[in-house]
Amino acid sequence: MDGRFDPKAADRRWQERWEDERCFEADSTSDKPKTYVLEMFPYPSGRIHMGHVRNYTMGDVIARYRKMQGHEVLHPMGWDAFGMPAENAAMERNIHPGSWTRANIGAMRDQLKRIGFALDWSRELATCDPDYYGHEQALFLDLFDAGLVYRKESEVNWDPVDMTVLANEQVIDGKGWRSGASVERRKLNQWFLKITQFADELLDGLQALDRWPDKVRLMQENWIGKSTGLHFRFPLVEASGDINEIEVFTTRPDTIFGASFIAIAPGHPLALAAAAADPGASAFVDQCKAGGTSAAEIETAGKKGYLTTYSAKHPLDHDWPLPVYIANFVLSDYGTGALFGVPGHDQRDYDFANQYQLAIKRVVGASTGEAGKPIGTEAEIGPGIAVNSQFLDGMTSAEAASDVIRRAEIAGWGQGSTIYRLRDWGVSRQRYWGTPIPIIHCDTCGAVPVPRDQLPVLLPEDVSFDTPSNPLDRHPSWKNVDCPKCGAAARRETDTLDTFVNSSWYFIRFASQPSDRPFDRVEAETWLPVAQYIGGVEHAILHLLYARFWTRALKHIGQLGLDEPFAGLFTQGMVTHETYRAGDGSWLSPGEVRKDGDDWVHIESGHPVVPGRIEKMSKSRRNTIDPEPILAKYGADAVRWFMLSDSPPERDLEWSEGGIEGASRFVQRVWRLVNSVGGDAVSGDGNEALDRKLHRTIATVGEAIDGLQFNKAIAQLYELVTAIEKAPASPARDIAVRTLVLLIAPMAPHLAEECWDFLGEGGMVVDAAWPDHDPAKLIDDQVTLAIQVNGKLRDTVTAPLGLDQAAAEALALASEKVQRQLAGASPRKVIVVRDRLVNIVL
RNA sequence: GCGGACGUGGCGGAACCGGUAGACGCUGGAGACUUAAAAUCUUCUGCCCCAUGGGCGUGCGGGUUCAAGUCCCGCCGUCCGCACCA
Repeated sequence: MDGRFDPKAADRRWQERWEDERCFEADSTSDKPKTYVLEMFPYPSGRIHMGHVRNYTMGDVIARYRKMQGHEVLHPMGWDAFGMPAENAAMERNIHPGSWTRANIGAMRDQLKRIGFALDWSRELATCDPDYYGHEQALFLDLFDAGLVYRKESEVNWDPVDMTVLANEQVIDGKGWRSGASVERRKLNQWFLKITQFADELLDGLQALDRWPDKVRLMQENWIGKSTGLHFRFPLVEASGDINEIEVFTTRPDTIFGASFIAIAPGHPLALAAAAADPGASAFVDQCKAGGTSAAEIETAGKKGYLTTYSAKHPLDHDWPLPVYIANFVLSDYGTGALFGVPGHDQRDYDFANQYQLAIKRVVGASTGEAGKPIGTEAEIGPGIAVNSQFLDGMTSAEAASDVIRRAEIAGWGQGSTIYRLRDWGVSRQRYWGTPIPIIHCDTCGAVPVPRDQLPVLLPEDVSFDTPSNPLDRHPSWKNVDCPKCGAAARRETDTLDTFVNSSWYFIRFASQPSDRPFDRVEAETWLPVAQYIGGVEHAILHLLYARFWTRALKHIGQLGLDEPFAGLFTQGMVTHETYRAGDGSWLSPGEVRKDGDDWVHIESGHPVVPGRIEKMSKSRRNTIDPEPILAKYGADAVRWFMLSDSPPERDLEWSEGGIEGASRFVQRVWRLVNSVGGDAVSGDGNEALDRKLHRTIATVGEAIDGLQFNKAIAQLYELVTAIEKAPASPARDIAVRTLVLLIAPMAPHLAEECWDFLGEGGMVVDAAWPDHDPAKLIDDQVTLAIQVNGKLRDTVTAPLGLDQAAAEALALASEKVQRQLAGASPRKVIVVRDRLVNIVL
């Protein structure tokens, strides 16, 4: 055979064969060891982008490699298909979100198939299918029955123009991202999932996730934000209505005698009482509410307080009154929305005290001798020995803290407790394109679950998007139903579930999909937990925390016996590209510019172009490269190869023309090599060096794939190809070529099949076994010894393996270059590291 | 501010447990094949110098060691996450 490898024909041929022979359909009843490989499923935006290609290629390599190792592999794909872009498209183009979404899914499925991923398409699912969201409604009701779902009034970001709730991420500088209208804080009845009930479990569970990046575990730990300390109360000197005390939380009970003021949040009930009675307080509260919560605004606002007419009594000394301030830096939704200020040992309190001339008292010192030393220009935050603190004096901070907690509990003015930063998960969205919340509101019976036999609660098709606000709420008849309990006229919940609910259990449904229930426990547990989950680090908290919670909630209600859904997690880097700007500051796409010497010019106008930073491919920067034409030009394997080759997978990969060209060259090189097999093979002496290289490569490529170090695997394969090319024709060389085909198969599967077929091996590479390496062949009987003089390399010599100290020393001293360095002197000391080096010290 | 990661040629990056720094790829130079080009092959490619040799080199400054990209101390820089969290 001659000529070039034709990826277009080969890609098609093998993709069809794999599909016809159902190569990647996972058998839940198989006896083989089971491996579940999963990449985060995509939102069907309409087109696959390079980030998807990189993500799914990594997962595909693992899946194919495990399959070759004899595992039964589950590697599914589906669509995170609910969400706002579909509704936006509906509003802009007057098409139904469902038809827009399904068309996108169709297009993206074709694109994924074109890349030849080893996916089990028989298990494909889309979260917008009633067959999926109906089961989700059942699970929601199971959690509801277990008391893990509740309804509460809470503050939301309300866009008064679009008449909808916005997520925090959709509020930019206090304005709605689409409408540009100033976002209002509004109180709405919302459904919540009790994730806080699992806060401790979710925190402790992180310990066991040793195949997760430390970074992600740390982010989740911080997000959960566990603090232990003391909850206690300051009685008011004079009660305000029925408020007669202020409850605070502190992590430093040991500093209780350092208190100089009480600060309450602008939203605190006492602040509202003050505002009602005092115009000054009212104005201050309004001012705080108007101020934004962005970092910059907080920075510039500084610490401001308003001195109320109230004062509080210290719980350990009722003759010690403390002023009560309303302060802009106190968060109403953290702790109790009130705190006591200890300026000596908290920087924020110190700043506040300085501004309002409050006492700055030392209650912690390096030793008892420091009791009289004033606090300097900064608060002293660290632990030490309690001073100026009555019965606590002389104790360490830790001792003092537990002593205060003990006394508070005995005397009844406080109790030791733990608080979390984590909030319950608000899942209500005033949106159409989501899972309808299966609840019916009845005036007499309250919130009543939809009976199971009436699930799924389907989304109505006949909805209009010509005006903002929730189409479900506007629909003339959908929400009107009878109460399942009393039969009286009632109405459906018109909120839908947050899309993160959809992605909190899809990996379970992939593993098991009976039609009559969400999943079969036994079947699901044969696959779960996911052995290797791969996705972007942007989901480090939300999705990955919600999925962990959902899994534990299912365990809690006895539906699944699993603590953690994802045993291994890998967060891959982004695909980046240089950015370009025209003279007027507008962004230009890579296709619109051309390099002219060292400069860039706009092709059309010839104007100079300013190249900018290398950034994540994004529409707004116009630095995207569409995978489709690249696939058409170079074929799937070259694209896959490049996605894996240049950068370590956890780091960003810069797209480059040179990179894809290099990958394409490699594909052709392998094809030429395979075509050179056989012929006039010289029999006789096998190529020992090549054999060793081959076995070393089998070992290291396997290790590299196991460790998701694809770039290293690829470098080693390049080396092997070069070694084979240089080797004279021999049976050993032919074996090396055959083995090479197996080694590249996970990365370049179409090429591998084509080569396998050409070599007449029979069967397909997908069904072939991963080669074994012979440990004996990893060892060479010759080694290269480095010869150093005073730690500097002067020579290298070839020596037999295992040479002893004296012989190695003699060999080193025999070196002409060493003798020149010695210049007649004799070495003071000689250090020999067996089979590595000899260092002669003068 | 707090927490984390990182810093190696022209570029992306290798380097096990402290033991030959720069594997592999890209770019570039020279050559072969060709009427020519593409493709391919061979070969070189960290910097510097008084070049069969030598000096300097892993952000900067110190230290430990026979030996430091790797360990320790102190800086500088870049990126990411969280952010008035009581």
